[in-house]
Amino acid sequence: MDNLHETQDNRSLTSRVFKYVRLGIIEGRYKSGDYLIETRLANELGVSRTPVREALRQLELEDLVECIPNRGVVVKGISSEDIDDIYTIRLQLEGLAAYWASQRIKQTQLNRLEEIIELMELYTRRNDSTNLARLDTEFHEIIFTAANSRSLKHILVWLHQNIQYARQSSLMSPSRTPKSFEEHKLIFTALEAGEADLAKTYMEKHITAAHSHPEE
Amino acid sequence: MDNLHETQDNRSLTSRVFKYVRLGIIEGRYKSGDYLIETRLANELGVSRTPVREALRQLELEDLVECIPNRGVVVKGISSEDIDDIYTIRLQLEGLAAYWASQRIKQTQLNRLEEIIELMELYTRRNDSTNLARLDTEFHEIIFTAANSRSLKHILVWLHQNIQYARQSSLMSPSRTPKSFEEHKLIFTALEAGEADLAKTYMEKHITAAHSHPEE
DNA sequence: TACATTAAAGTTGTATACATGTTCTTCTTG
DNA sequence: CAAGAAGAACATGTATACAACTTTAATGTA
Repeated sequence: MDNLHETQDNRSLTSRVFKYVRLGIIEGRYKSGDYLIETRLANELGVSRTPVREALRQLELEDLVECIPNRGVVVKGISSEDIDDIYTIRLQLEGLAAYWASQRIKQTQLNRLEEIIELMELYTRRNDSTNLARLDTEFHEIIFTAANSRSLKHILVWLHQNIQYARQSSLMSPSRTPKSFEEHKLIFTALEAGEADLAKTYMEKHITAAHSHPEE
Repeated sequence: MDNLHETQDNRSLTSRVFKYVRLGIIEGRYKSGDYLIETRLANELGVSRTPVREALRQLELEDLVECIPNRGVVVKGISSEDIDDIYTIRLQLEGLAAYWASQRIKQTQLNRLEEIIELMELYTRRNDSTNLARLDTEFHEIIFTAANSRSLKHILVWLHQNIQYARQSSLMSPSRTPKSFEEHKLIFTALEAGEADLAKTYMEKHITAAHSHPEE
Protein backbone atom coordinates (compact mmCIF):
# COMPACT_ATOMS: atom_id res chain seq x y z
CA MET A 1 0.00 0.00 0.00
CA ASP A 2 2.49 2.64 -1.06
CA ASN A 3 0.54 5.71 -2.03
CA LEU A 4 3.76 7.63 -1.66
CA HIS A 5 5.35 7.89 -5.08
CA GLU A 6 7.97 10.37 -3.93
CA THR A 7 11.24 11.23 -5.60
CA GLN A 8 14.44 11.11 -3.57
CA ASP A 9 13.50 13.59 -0.87
CA ASN A 10 13.12 10.88 1.75
CA ARG A 11 14.61 13.02 4.47
CA SER A 12 12.41 11.31 6.98
CA LEU A 13 9.12 9.53 7.16
CA THR A 14 7.75 12.38 9.23
CA SER A 15 8.32 14.92 6.50
CA ARG A 16 6.94 12.54 3.88
CA VAL A 17 3.76 12.07 5.88
CA PHE A 18 3.59 15.81 6.50
CA LYS A 19 3.74 16.63 2.81
CA TYR A 20 1.32 13.84 1.92
CA VAL A 21 -1.37 14.95 4.35
CA ARG A 22 -0.77 18.61 3.56
CA LEU A 23 -1.27 17.95 -0.14
CA GLY A 24 -4.34 15.91 0.69
CA ILE A 25 -5.85 18.88 2.50
CA ILE A 26 -4.83 21.37 -0.18
CA GLU A 27 -6.22 19.18 -2.94
CA GLY A 28 -9.43 18.66 -1.00
CA ARG A 29 -9.02 14.92 -0.55
CA TYR A 30 -9.34 15.53 3.18
CA LYS A 31 -12.18 17.97 3.70
CA SER A 32 -12.83 20.43 6.46
CA GLY A 33 -14.33 18.59 9.43
CA ASP A 34 -12.88 15.19 8.51
CA TYR A 35 -11.15 13.27 11.27
CA LEU A 36 -7.66 12.05 10.49
CA ILE A 37 -7.17 8.65 12.13
CA GLU A 38 -3.54 7.95 12.94
CA THR A 39 -3.64 4.21 12.31
CA ARG A 40 -5.56 4.69 9.06
CA LEU A 41 -2.96 7.16 7.76
CA ALA A 42 -0.16 4.92 8.97
CA ASN A 43 -1.56 1.96 7.03
CA GLU A 44 -2.26 4.12 4.00
CA LEU A 45 1.41 5.11 3.88
CA GLY A 46 2.90 1.87 5.14
CA VAL A 47 4.56 3.47 8.16
CA SER A 48 4.05 3.33 11.90
CA ARG A 49 2.02 5.77 13.97
CA THR A 50 5.10 7.57 15.28
CA PRO A 51 5.95 9.63 12.19
CA VAL A 52 2.24 10.14 11.53
CA ARG A 53 1.76 11.71 14.94
CA GLU A 54 4.76 13.97 14.50
CA ALA A 55 3.45 15.12 11.13
CA LEU A 56 -0.03 15.78 12.50
CA ARG A 57 1.39 17.83 15.36
CA GLN A 58 3.25 19.92 12.80
CA LEU A 59 0.13 20.40 10.73
CA GLU A 60 -1.56 21.69 13.86
CA LEU A 61 0.99 24.49 14.05
CA GLU A 62 0.44 25.19 10.35
CA ASP A 63 -3.18 25.71 11.33
CA LEU A 64 -4.36 23.16 8.78
CA VAL A 65 -5.75 20.80 11.42
CA GLU A 66 -6.92 21.03 15.00
CA CYS A 67 -5.80 18.51 17.60
CA ILE A 68 -8.51 17.82 20.16
CA PRO A 69 -7.02 16.09 23.20
CA ASN A 70 -7.95 12.43 23.46
CA ARG A 71 -10.35 12.87 20.57
CA GLY A 72 -8.27 13.15 17.45
CA VAL A 73 -7.29 15.63 14.81
CA VAL A 74 -9.83 17.31 12.60
CA VAL A 75 -9.11 19.01 9.27
CA LYS A 76 -9.57 22.78 9.11
CA GLY A 77 -8.69 23.40 5.49
CA ILE A 78 -8.56 26.71 3.67
CA SER A 79 -11.68 28.55 2.57
CA SER A 80 -11.95 31.01 -0.30
CA GLU A 81 -12.36 33.78 2.28
CA ASP A 82 -9.03 32.70 3.72
CA ILE A 83 -7.50 33.00 0.27
CA ASP A 84 -8.85 36.51 -0.15
CA ASP A 85 -7.43 37.49 3.22
CA ILE A 86 -4.10 35.97 2.34
CA TYR A 87 -3.84 38.11 -0.78
CA THR A 88 -4.51 41.22 1.28
CA ILE A 89 -1.90 40.20 3.82
CA ARG A 90 0.58 39.43 1.05
CA LEU A 91 -0.12 42.86 -0.39
CA GLN A 92 1.25 44.37 2.82
CA LEU A 93 4.12 41.97 3.34
CA GLU A 94 5.45 41.38 -0.16
CA GLY A 95 5.52 45.14 -0.61
CA LEU A 96 7.66 45.30 2.51
CA ALA A 97 9.81 42.42 1.26
CA ALA A 98 10.43 44.16 -2.05
CA TYR A 99 11.29 47.36 -0.20
CA TRP A 100 13.84 45.68 2.03
CA ALA A 101 15.14 43.53 -0.80
CA SER A 102 15.94 46.53 -2.95
CA GLN A 103 18.25 47.74 -0.18
CA ARG A 104 19.81 44.42 0.73
CA ILE A 105 19.85 42.23 -2.37
CA LYS A 106 23.17 40.72 -3.47
CA GLN A 107 24.57 40.63 -6.99
CA THR A 108 24.24 36.86 -7.26
CA GLN A 109 20.57 37.11 -6.39
CA LEU A 110 20.08 39.85 -8.97
CA ASN A 111 21.80 37.67 -11.55
CA ARG A 112 19.49 34.78 -10.82
CA LEU A 113 16.46 37.06 -11.03
CA GLU A 114 17.64 38.23 -14.44
CA GLU A 115 17.98 34.63 -15.54
CA ILE A 116 14.48 33.90 -14.31
CA ILE A 117 13.11 36.87 -16.22
CA GLU A 118 14.73 35.57 -19.40
CA LEU A 119 13.37 32.07 -18.85
CA MET A 120 9.95 33.50 -18.09
CA GLU A 121 9.94 35.30 -21.42
CA LEU A 122 10.73 32.02 -23.13
CA TYR A 123 8.06 30.00 -21.32
CA THR A 124 5.51 32.75 -21.76
CA ARG A 125 5.99 32.51 -25.53
CA ARG A 126 5.64 28.75 -25.28
CA ASN A 127 2.60 28.92 -22.97
CA ASP A 128 4.33 26.56 -20.53
CA SER A 129 2.32 27.23 -17.37
CA THR A 130 4.00 24.52 -15.33
CA ASN A 131 7.44 25.98 -15.68
CA LEU A 132 6.10 29.50 -15.28
CA ALA A 133 4.54 28.59 -11.96
CA ARG A 134 7.84 27.09 -10.80
CA LEU A 135 9.78 30.17 -11.84
CA ASP A 136 7.22 32.47 -10.24
CA THR A 137 7.68 30.71 -6.93
CA GLU A 138 11.45 31.00 -7.20
CA PHE A 139 11.22 34.67 -8.20
CA HIS A 140 9.25 35.54 -5.11
CA GLU A 141 11.38 33.34 -2.87
CA ILE A 142 14.54 35.09 -3.97
CA ILE A 143 12.96 38.38 -2.98
CA PHE A 144 11.87 37.00 0.42
CA THR A 145 15.39 35.82 0.99
CA ALA A 146 16.99 39.03 -0.22
CA ALA A 147 14.80 40.98 2.21
CA ASN A 148 16.96 39.25 4.81
CA SER A 149 14.33 39.00 7.52
CA ARG A 150 13.80 35.59 9.04
CA SER A 151 10.33 36.37 10.34
CA LEU A 152 9.11 37.93 7.13
CA LYS A 153 10.39 35.04 5.06
CA HIS A 154 8.82 32.54 7.41
CA ILE A 155 5.41 34.19 7.11
CA LEU A 156 5.55 34.64 3.35
CA VAL A 157 6.62 31.07 2.67
CA TRP A 158 3.68 29.95 4.78
CA LEU A 159 1.26 32.21 2.94
CA HIS A 160 2.56 31.08 -0.45
CA GLN A 161 2.14 27.44 0.49
CA ASN A 162 -1.42 28.05 1.60
CA ILE A 163 -2.20 29.77 -1.65
CA GLN A 164 -0.90 26.96 -3.83
CA TYR A 165 -4.33 25.54 -3.31
CA ALA A 166 -5.96 28.39 -5.20
CA ARG A 167 -3.35 28.20 -7.92
CA GLN A 168 -3.74 24.51 -8.51
CA SER A 169 -7.30 24.96 -9.67
CA SER A 170 -6.57 27.45 -12.42
CA LEU A 171 -3.12 26.71 -13.65
CA MET A 172 -3.40 26.40 -17.41
CA SER A 173 -5.21 29.64 -18.11
CA PRO A 174 -2.72 31.61 -20.22
CA SER A 175 -4.64 34.85 -20.57
CA ARG A 176 -2.69 36.78 -17.96
CA THR A 177 0.81 35.41 -18.45
CA PRO A 178 2.12 38.15 -20.77
CA LYS A 179 0.95 40.85 -18.36
CA SER A 180 2.36 38.96 -15.40
CA PHE A 181 5.69 38.74 -17.19
CA GLU A 182 5.80 42.52 -17.62
CA GLU A 183 5.05 42.96 -13.92
CA HIS A 184 7.92 40.70 -12.89
CA LYS A 185 10.20 42.63 -15.20
CA LEU A 186 9.22 45.94 -13.63
CA ILE A 187 9.87 44.60 -10.14
CA PHE A 188 13.27 43.34 -11.22
CA THR A 189 14.24 46.68 -12.74
CA ALA A 190 13.32 48.52 -9.56
CA LEU A 191 15.28 46.04 -7.44
CA GLU A 192 18.30 46.34 -9.70
CA ALA A 193 18.20 50.13 -9.44
CA GLY A 194 17.77 49.97 -5.67
CA GLU A 195 14.53 51.95 -5.89
CA ALA A 196 12.83 50.79 -2.72
CA ASP A 197 9.55 52.66 -3.01
CA LEU A 198 9.18 51.75 -6.66
CA ALA A 199 9.89 48.09 -5.95
CA LYS A 200 7.23 48.14 -3.26
CA THR A 201 4.66 49.79 -5.52
CA TYR A 202 5.27 47.41 -8.43
CA MET A 203 5.09 44.41 -6.12
CA GLU A 204 1.79 45.62 -4.68
CA LYS A 205 0.35 46.06 -8.15
CA HIS A 206 1.55 42.59 -9.08
CA ILE A 207 -0.11 40.98 -6.06
CA THR A 208 -3.35 42.83 -6.65
CA ALA A 209 -3.43 41.76 -10.29
CA ALA A 210 -2.60 38.19 -9.35
CA HIS A 211 -5.47 38.20 -6.90
CA SER A 212 -8.00 39.24 -9.53
CA HIS A 213 -6.55 36.72 -11.98
CA PRO A 214 -4.96 33.96 -9.93
CA GLU A 215 -3.84 31.94 -12.92
CA GLU A 216 -0.26 33.05 -12.41
CA MET B 1 13.75 15.81 38.54
CA ASP B 2 10.57 17.71 37.94
CA ASN B 3 11.52 21.10 36.60
CA LEU B 4 7.96 21.45 35.43
CA HIS B 5 6.03 23.38 38.07
CA GLU B 6 3.01 23.86 35.85
CA THR B 7 -0.51 24.77 36.87
CA GLN B 8 -3.39 22.65 35.61
CA ASP B 9 -2.89 23.07 31.89
CA ASN B 10 -1.49 19.60 31.52
CA ARG B 11 -3.31 19.00 28.27
CA SER B 12 -0.57 16.68 27.17
CA LEU B 13 3.07 16.04 27.84
CA THR B 14 3.87 17.20 24.33
CA SER B 15 2.46 20.66 24.94
CA ARG B 16 4.15 20.85 28.34
CA VAL B 17 7.50 20.04 26.77
CA PHE B 18 6.80 22.46 23.95
CA LYS B 19 6.14 25.34 26.33
CA TYR B 20 9.09 24.40 28.53
CA VAL B 21 11.63 24.38 25.71
CA ARG B 22 10.07 27.44 24.09
CA LEU B 23 10.41 29.37 27.35
CA GLY B 24 13.94 28.09 27.68
CA ILE B 25 14.83 29.55 24.30
CA ILE B 26 12.99 32.83 24.94
CA GLU B 27 14.66 33.23 28.33
CA GLY B 28 18.04 32.43 26.84
CA ARG B 29 18.61 29.26 28.83
CA TYR B 30 19.09 27.48 25.52
CA LYS B 31 21.25 29.67 23.34
CA SER B 32 21.50 29.95 19.61
CA GLY B 33 23.66 27.12 18.30
CA ASP B 34 23.05 24.79 21.25
CA TYR B 35 22.10 21.22 20.44
CA LEU B 36 18.97 19.92 22.15
CA ILE B 37 19.47 16.26 23.02
CA GLU B 38 16.20 14.37 23.16
CA THR B 39 17.16 12.00 25.98
CA ARG B 40 18.61 14.84 28.03
CA LEU B 41 15.38 16.85 27.75
CA ALA B 42 13.34 13.75 28.45
CA ASN B 43 15.26 13.10 31.68
CA GLU B 44 15.13 16.76 32.63
CA LEU B 45 11.34 16.66 32.44
CA GLY B 46 10.80 13.11 33.59
CA VAL B 47 9.06 12.02 30.43
CA SER B 48 9.91 9.72 27.54
CA ARG B 49 11.42 10.75 24.24
CA THR B 50 8.12 10.52 22.37
CA PRO B 51 6.54 13.78 23.57
CA VAL B 52 9.94 15.47 23.44
CA ARG B 53 10.31 14.62 19.77
CA GLU B 54 6.82 15.85 18.98
CA ALA B 55 7.50 19.12 20.77
CA LEU B 56 10.82 19.61 18.98
CA ARG B 57 9.18 19.00 15.61
CA GLN B 58 6.66 21.68 16.46
CA LEU B 59 9.37 24.10 17.50
CA GLU B 60 10.95 23.53 14.10
CA LEU B 61 7.82 24.89 12.45
CA GLU B 62 7.86 27.83 14.83
CA ASP B 63 11.32 28.50 13.42
CA LEU B 64 12.86 28.47 16.88
CA VAL B 65 15.02 25.41 16.18
CA GLU B 66 16.39 23.65 13.14
CA CYS B 67 16.17 19.88 12.79
CA ILE B 68 19.16 18.44 10.98
CA PRO B 69 18.42 14.89 9.82
CA ASN B 70 20.24 12.23 11.83
CA ARG B 71 22.20 14.94 13.59
CA GLY B 72 19.84 16.59 16.01
CA VAL B 73 18.08 19.84 16.60
CA VAL B 74 19.92 23.10 17.05
CA VAL B 75 18.50 26.25 18.64
CA LYS B 76 17.98 29.26 16.39
CA GLY B 77 16.68 31.78 18.89
CA ILE B 78 15.54 35.33 18.20
CA SER B 79 17.98 38.16 17.61
CA SER B 80 17.36 41.84 18.26
CA GLU B 81 17.30 42.38 14.50
CA ASP B 82 14.48 39.85 14.35
CA ILE B 83 12.61 41.85 16.99
CA ASP B 84 13.01 45.06 14.98
CA ASP B 85 11.71 43.31 11.89
CA ILE B 86 8.77 41.93 13.82
CA TYR B 87 7.72 45.40 14.91
CA THR B 88 7.78 46.58 11.32
CA ILE B 89 5.75 43.59 10.21
CA ARG B 90 3.29 44.15 13.06
CA LEU B 91 2.98 47.75 11.96
CA GLN B 92 1.58 46.51 8.66
CA LEU B 93 -0.54 43.72 10.01
CA GLU B 94 -2.00 45.15 13.20
CA GLY B 95 -3.05 48.18 11.20
CA LEU B 96 -4.87 45.82 8.86
CA ALA B 97 -6.34 43.95 11.81
CA ALA B 98 -7.68 47.15 13.35
CA TYR B 99 -9.12 48.14 9.98
CA TRP B 100 -10.96 44.87 9.53
CA ALA B 101 -11.95 44.72 13.18
CA SER B 102 -13.67 48.08 13.03
CA GLN B 103 -15.93 46.69 10.33
CA ARG B 104 -16.54 43.26 11.82
CA ILE B 105 -16.33 43.58 15.60
CA LYS B 106 -19.25 42.32 17.68
CA GLN B 107 -20.93 44.11 20.57
CA THR B 108 -19.72 41.56 23.14
CA GLN B 109 -16.14 42.12 21.99
CA LEU B 110 -16.58 45.88 22.22
CA ASN B 111 -17.95 45.45 25.73
CA ARG B 112 -14.93 43.43 26.77
CA LEU B 113 -12.60 46.01 25.25
CA GLU B 114 -14.33 48.71 27.27
CA GLU B 115 -13.87 46.65 30.42
CA ILE B 116 -10.21 46.22 29.62
CA ILE B 117 -9.80 49.94 29.11
CA GLU B 118 -11.32 50.59 32.53
CA LEU B 119 -9.11 47.99 34.18
CA MET B 120 -6.08 49.40 32.41
CA GLU B 121 -6.81 52.82 33.85
CA LEU B 122 -6.92 51.27 37.30
CA TYR B 123 -3.70 49.33 36.95
CA THR B 124 -1.94 52.26 35.33
CA ARG B 125 -2.67 54.32 38.44
CA ARG B 126 -1.39 51.46 40.58
CA ASN B 127 1.70 50.90 38.41
CA ASP B 128 0.84 47.20 38.16
CA SER B 129 2.90 46.22 35.11
CA THR B 130 2.14 42.53 35.38
CA ASN B 131 -1.59 42.97 35.04
CA LEU B 132 -1.11 45.66 32.41
CA ALA B 133 0.93 43.28 30.28
CA ARG B 134 -1.78 40.65 30.60
CA LEU B 135 -4.52 43.09 29.64
CA ASP B 136 -2.47 44.44 26.76
CA THR B 137 -2.16 40.95 25.33
CA GLU B 138 -5.91 40.41 25.68
CA PHE B 139 -6.67 43.79 24.14
CA HIS B 140 -4.68 42.99 21.02
CA GLU B 141 -5.99 39.45 20.86
CA ILE B 142 -9.58 40.62 20.86
CA ILE B 143 -8.79 42.84 17.91
CA PHE B 144 -7.07 39.95 16.06
CA THR B 145 -10.12 37.86 16.65
CA ALA B 146 -12.57 40.58 15.70
CA ALA B 147 -10.71 41.04 12.42
CA ASN B 148 -12.14 37.61 11.69
CA SER B 149 -9.28 36.37 9.54
CA ARG B 150 -7.80 33.04 10.47
CA SER B 151 -4.52 33.64 8.66
CA LEU B 152 -4.02 37.12 10.06
CA LYS B 153 -4.73 35.97 13.59
CA HIS B 154 -2.38 33.03 13.21
CA ILE B 155 0.47 35.27 12.10
CA LEU B 156 -0.11 37.93 14.73
CA VAL B 157 -0.31 35.45 17.58
CA TRP B 158 2.98 34.03 16.40
CA LEU B 159 4.60 37.47 16.20
CA HIS B 160 3.32 38.42 19.65
CA GLN B 161 4.71 35.24 21.15
CA ASN B 162 8.09 35.89 19.60
CA ILE B 163 8.12 39.38 20.97
CA GLN B 164 7.36 38.34 24.55
CA TYR B 165 11.08 37.81 24.72
CA ALA B 166 11.76 41.50 24.23
CA ARG B 167 9.03 42.44 26.70
CA GLN B 168 10.29 40.16 29.42
CA SER B 169 13.48 42.14 29.72
CA SER B 170 11.88 45.51 30.31
CA LEU B 171 8.61 44.89 32.04
CA MET B 172 8.65 47.06 35.14
CA SER B 173 9.49 50.34 33.48
CA PRO B 174 6.41 52.49 34.12
CA SER B 175 7.46 55.58 32.22
CA ARG B 176 5.34 54.91 29.16
CA THR B 177 2.25 53.33 30.68
CA PRO B 178 0.09 56.48 30.88
CA LYS B 179 0.78 57.24 27.24
CA SER B 180 0.16 53.66 26.26
CA PHE B 181 -3.17 53.79 28.04
CA GLU B 182 -4.25 56.82 26.02
CA GLU B 183 -3.29 55.02 22.81
CA HIS B 184 -5.39 52.00 23.69
CA LYS B 185 -8.31 54.30 24.45
CA LEU B 186 -8.03 56.01 21.06
CA ILE B 187 -8.00 52.67 19.28
CA PHE B 188 -11.07 51.57 21.20
CA THR B 189 -12.97 54.76 20.35
CA ALA B 190 -12.24 54.36 16.65
CA LEU B 191 -13.33 50.70 16.75
CA GLU B 192 -16.52 51.59 18.56
CA ALA B 193 -17.33 54.26 15.98
CA GLY B 194 -16.54 51.89 13.12
CA GLU B 195 -13.92 54.30 11.78
CA ALA B 196 -11.70 51.86 9.89
CA ASP B 197 -9.01 54.25 8.66
CA LEU B 198 -8.77 55.95 12.02
CA ALA B 199 -8.50 52.61 13.85
CA LYS B 200 -5.70 51.64 11.51
CA THR B 201 -3.84 54.91 12.00
CA TYR B 202 -4.09 54.82 15.79
CA MET B 203 -2.97 51.21 15.86
CA GLU B 204 0.05 52.00 13.71
CA LYS B 205 1.01 54.87 16.00
CA HIS B 206 0.64 52.58 18.99
CA ILE B 207 2.89 49.91 17.53
CA THR B 208 5.52 52.45 16.54
CA ALA B 209 5.53 53.96 20.03
CA ALA B 210 5.70 50.52 21.61
CA HIS B 211 8.70 49.72 19.46
CA SER B 212 10.63 52.77 20.63
CA HIS B 213 9.62 52.05 24.24
CA PRO B 214 8.95 48.34 24.49
CA GLU B 215 8.08 48.42 28.20
CA GLU B 216 4.39 48.10 27.39
C1' DT C 1 54.43 11.24 14.95
C1' DA C 2 50.88 11.23 11.46
C1' DC C 3 47.26 9.02 9.30
C1' DA C 4 43.99 5.63 8.13
C1' DT C 5 41.01 2.00 9.93
C1' DT C 6 37.98 0.19 13.08
C1' DA C 7 35.60 -0.39 17.28
C1' DA C 8 32.59 1.83 20.65
C1' DA C 9 29.58 5.15 22.52
C1' DG C 10 26.02 8.20 21.76
C1' DT C 11 21.97 10.08 19.18
C1' DT C 12 18.36 10.04 16.13
C1' DG C 13 14.65 7.40 13.37
C1' DT C 14 11.06 4.10 13.54
C1' DA C 15 8.18 0.45 15.25
C1' DT C 16 5.70 -1.73 18.74
C1' DA C 17 3.52 -2.45 23.28
C1' DC C 18 0.75 -0.96 26.77
C1' DA C 19 -2.17 2.44 29.35
C1' DT C 20 -5.83 5.68 29.19
C1' DG C 21 -9.69 7.76 27.35
C1' DT C 22 -13.66 7.90 24.05
C1' DT C 23 -17.35 6.05 21.22
C1' DC C 24 -20.53 2.73 19.85
C1' DT C 25 -23.20 -1.37 20.66
C1' DT C 26 -25.97 -4.12 23.28
C1' DC C 27 -28.47 -5.49 26.92
C1' DT C 28 -31.13 -4.51 30.82
C1' DT C 29 -34.82 -2.16 33.18
C1' DG C 30 -38.52 1.03 33.89
C1' DC D 1 -40.45 1.33 23.38
C1' DA D 2 -37.29 4.59 25.54
C1' DA D 3 -33.56 5.51 28.57
C1' DG D 4 -29.60 4.26 30.77
C1' DA D 5 -25.74 1.20 32.16
C1' DA D 6 -22.13 -2.11 31.00
C1' DG D 7 -18.84 -3.62 28.07
C1' DA D 8 -16.54 -4.21 23.70
C1' DA D 9 -14.21 -1.86 20.01
C1' DC D 10 -11.52 1.74 18.81
C1' DA D 11 -8.43 5.85 19.08
C1' DT D 12 -5.17 8.49 21.31
C1' DG D 13 -1.21 9.24 24.81
C1' DT D 14 3.05 7.55 26.42
C1' DA D 15 6.91 4.51 27.11
C1' DT D 16 10.15 1.32 25.54
C1' DA D 17 12.82 -1.52 22.24
C1' DC D 18 15.51 -1.85 18.38
C1' DA D 19 17.70 -0.28 13.98
C1' DA D 20 20.46 3.08 11.48
C1' DC D 21 23.42 6.75 11.46
C1' DT D 22 27.22 10.00 13.44
C1' DT D 23 30.71 11.16 16.16
C1' DT D 24 34.43 10.02 19.04
C1' DA D 25 37.99 7.11 20.84
C1' DA D 26 41.21 3.61 20.13
C1' DT D 27 44.14 0.78 17.61
C1' DG D 28 47.41 -0.38 14.22
C1' DT D 29 50.61 0.76 10.52
C1' DA D 30 53.85 3.45 7.63
